[in-house]
Amino acid sequence: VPTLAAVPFATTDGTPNRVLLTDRQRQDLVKVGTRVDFAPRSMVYREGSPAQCVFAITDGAVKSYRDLPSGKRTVTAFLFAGDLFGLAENGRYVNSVRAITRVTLYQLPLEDLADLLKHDGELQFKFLVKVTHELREAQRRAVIINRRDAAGRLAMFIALMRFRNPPLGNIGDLIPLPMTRSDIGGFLGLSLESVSRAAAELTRRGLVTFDRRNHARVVDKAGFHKLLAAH
Amino acid sequence: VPTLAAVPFATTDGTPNRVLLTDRQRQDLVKVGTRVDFAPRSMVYREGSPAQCVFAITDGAVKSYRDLPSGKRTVTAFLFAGDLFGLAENGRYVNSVRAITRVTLYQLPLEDLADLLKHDGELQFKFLVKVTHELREAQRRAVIINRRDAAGRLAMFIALMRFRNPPLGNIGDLIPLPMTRSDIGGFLGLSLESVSRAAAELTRRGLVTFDRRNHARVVDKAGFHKLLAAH
DNA sequence: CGCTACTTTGATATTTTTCAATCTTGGTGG
DNA sequence: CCACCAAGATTGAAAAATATCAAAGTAGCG
Repeated sequence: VPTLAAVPFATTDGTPNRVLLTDRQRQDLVKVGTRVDFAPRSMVYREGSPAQCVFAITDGAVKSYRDLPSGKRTVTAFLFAGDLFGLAENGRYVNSVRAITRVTLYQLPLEDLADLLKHDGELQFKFLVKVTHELREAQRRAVIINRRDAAGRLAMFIALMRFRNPPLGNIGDLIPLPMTRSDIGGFLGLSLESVSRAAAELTRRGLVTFDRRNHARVVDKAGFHKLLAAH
Repeated sequence: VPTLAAVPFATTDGTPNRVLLTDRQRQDLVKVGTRVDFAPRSMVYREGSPAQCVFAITDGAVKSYRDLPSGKRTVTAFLFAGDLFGLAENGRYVNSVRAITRVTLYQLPLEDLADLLKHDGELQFKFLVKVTHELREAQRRAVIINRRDAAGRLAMFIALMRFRNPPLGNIGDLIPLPMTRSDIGGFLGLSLESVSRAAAELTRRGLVTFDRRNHARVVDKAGFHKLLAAH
């Protein structure tokens, strides 16, 4: 069942981090789209290839990245359930997308989706809200990267993942980090070694522990938030 | 007259970097909005203030930024004619926006605009294309910041400004850089001194000259593009 | 003409990158 | 069930780059 996660433009009561689609809208999307599953590490599409579909994530995580001539890799985003990707530029995808975990996607043919959106102003407005949300998310990343200290950047990254990844509400503050250190480095503008050292520093300072490498747990909340704010 | 600059989703012939609005759509926007002028350096709005309007730039340049507890400043975007800003989060602006040059804006009350968009699917689609364009632009910035070398970053920034800033087509390859070195640093994740040194290095290597500090001119195109690609 | 904001340049300190070697973990197959 | 393998992670030491601090220079504007 496709959903769209986003903070809306206008003020709302409560804490609505999700743009709930109406049943009707969900049905319309299901009618237009196809459900597809991808195994971990499999490519969804490559940068520069002709863009035919937009994708909505139902479950799992993917990374969106770009390879550079030097062999380096920039990770433009980590995307989770409720996220949208594949909005092309001039008929081609601008990033490559690869599954991190097993993912379930709704694959929406661009033309059909465009028709649907143009005829359902309310639905299209929700897409507009969603893309705007992703734009703010990209800006947030830029703020993170402007930090000089690797430990601070990683802390902000962990804080970001705290709210993005799972369907809202982690069990016991355990924050899944399904991506590799190298991916995190590509996202934070750090080498993978620096990410590793930053993780070690957070541990040494007693702020965060890492279980099985792919899960973070904030142990000292006060100290952690102090580090977040020290920017 | 409000316009929206963006590269569309689908393939198109020619080089269409602008989402042309129909006369009718422009009229509708003009009807809903108000034309306002801002002097250089004046604030359009501040981060955290209640968001009532979306803004479309008709002429001039603004910077969107966020101040950090440490006193540092992250510039999230430089925006020019054809750009859109002020899309709020939960009723509040997420960035501060200040005029760099004298700017002319169309100020569109959020509610009225939302109504208009929901009733004109084609117009809303153009807004969707535009916001998507800005998202890609933010990602492009992330790619720039992942470069290690300051000179390379500045070169990529200049290349970016080459296509963004003026109404497409610079006179004699003269690229206006109306923002300060400090602003550029805030955008590139560099100190203002590093920006200054990077500019000096580009000059020393015979790639770029800077006229009156706020204009760049690429003198050695081959060398310049080689530097751009060396990443 | 002088102020103010912005920029340049220099020397030092801090930080990260890089290169290299070793270690860990999860999965595979005998 | 265990040993092995390969991808990913950690740690160390040296090199490279930027940040920082400080002082002097420049340009635009009233």
